[in-house]
Amino acid sequence: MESRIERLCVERGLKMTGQRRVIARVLSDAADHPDVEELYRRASALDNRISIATVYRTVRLLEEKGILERRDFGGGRARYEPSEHGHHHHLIDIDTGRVIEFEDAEHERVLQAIAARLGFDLVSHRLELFGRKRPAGAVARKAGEDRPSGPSDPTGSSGAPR
Amino acid sequence: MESRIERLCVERGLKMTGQRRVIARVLSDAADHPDVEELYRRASALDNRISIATVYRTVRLLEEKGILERRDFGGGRARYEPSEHGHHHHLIDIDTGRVIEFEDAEHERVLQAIAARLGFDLVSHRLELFGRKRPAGAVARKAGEDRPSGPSDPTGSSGAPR
DNA sequence: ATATGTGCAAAAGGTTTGCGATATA
DNA sequence: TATATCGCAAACCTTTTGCACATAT
Repeated sequence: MESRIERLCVERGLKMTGQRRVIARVLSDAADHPDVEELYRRASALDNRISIATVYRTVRLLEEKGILERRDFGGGRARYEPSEHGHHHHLIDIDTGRVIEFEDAEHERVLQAIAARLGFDLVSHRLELFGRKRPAGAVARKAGEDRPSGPSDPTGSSGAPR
Repeated sequence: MESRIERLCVERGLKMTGQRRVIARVLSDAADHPDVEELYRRASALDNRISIATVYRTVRLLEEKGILERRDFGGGRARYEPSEHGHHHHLIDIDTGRVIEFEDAEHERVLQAIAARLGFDLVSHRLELFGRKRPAGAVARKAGEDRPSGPSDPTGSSGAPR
């Protein structure tokens, strides 16, 4: 049956090949932020007639079409997630590499204000938090999470382990 | 005379070679966020006995020592700036590639709160704004700026041109 | 004197691309 | 059938590394 991403592809007039259909399904089913290698692995499991070059080309195409968004969580490889996932950002657990999604309206307002103060219209922005799970007084978590793919901290900002 | 970065190197017990001294000077004089290629260019202008491998090694070493911070503004290459530059973030002009620094205390508080809500201690974070200069009602700018090195928007978040 | 740093060139790792073959609309 | 896509392998680009030589402490 037609996956959500496939439907979006058709809507934008993309030619649907077998490979593209498989990749669309993998993306539709992904609840995390896989990199190209991982997408290739999952797609190959469904249909082994897919080359990694096609995954690269497809992912790039879908990003241009606004269907996918590219993320950089450090580690040198791009990671992808479907757009229209709602507006959110990511908190990366520096010990496990797990990615937690969140959104925050106040934060968005603050950013708008900062840009305006500098004389700019805010076109887009990028925010990633790197944190360590608080040991004692636990607080409810209510966000999507990722399979870990290794700790990382591309900011080097302050005290994160390398 | 001894540059600021050189002094920091000595304090941390680094062996000061001629090459390292030159790179330290280039970094001390940099008011922007140069990538390795640019550092290599500037260092070579002062002393042509420097290889790009040494620049890579030095920049990595200084980052490990906490003297430099690595940044990723998109475009595939890492860019560097001295630490202790005060805590700040960057707004990238998507039309010109110019980088403008800013800081905002309220924003920091909001991030702390977000992490806490998710049950994490905030170790570090990364924030970049991508904006377009507002045409009419100009507002004072009071921040450092960069020589442009090409527009970029690694977020792909919303409407930024590619 | 000894541990470290350097230059060179090769290698690595992720991503892109040219080309002939193939499949979609 | 015309055109877009695919697979393969080579090319690319940034960054890292092995090795022999040079240098700071």
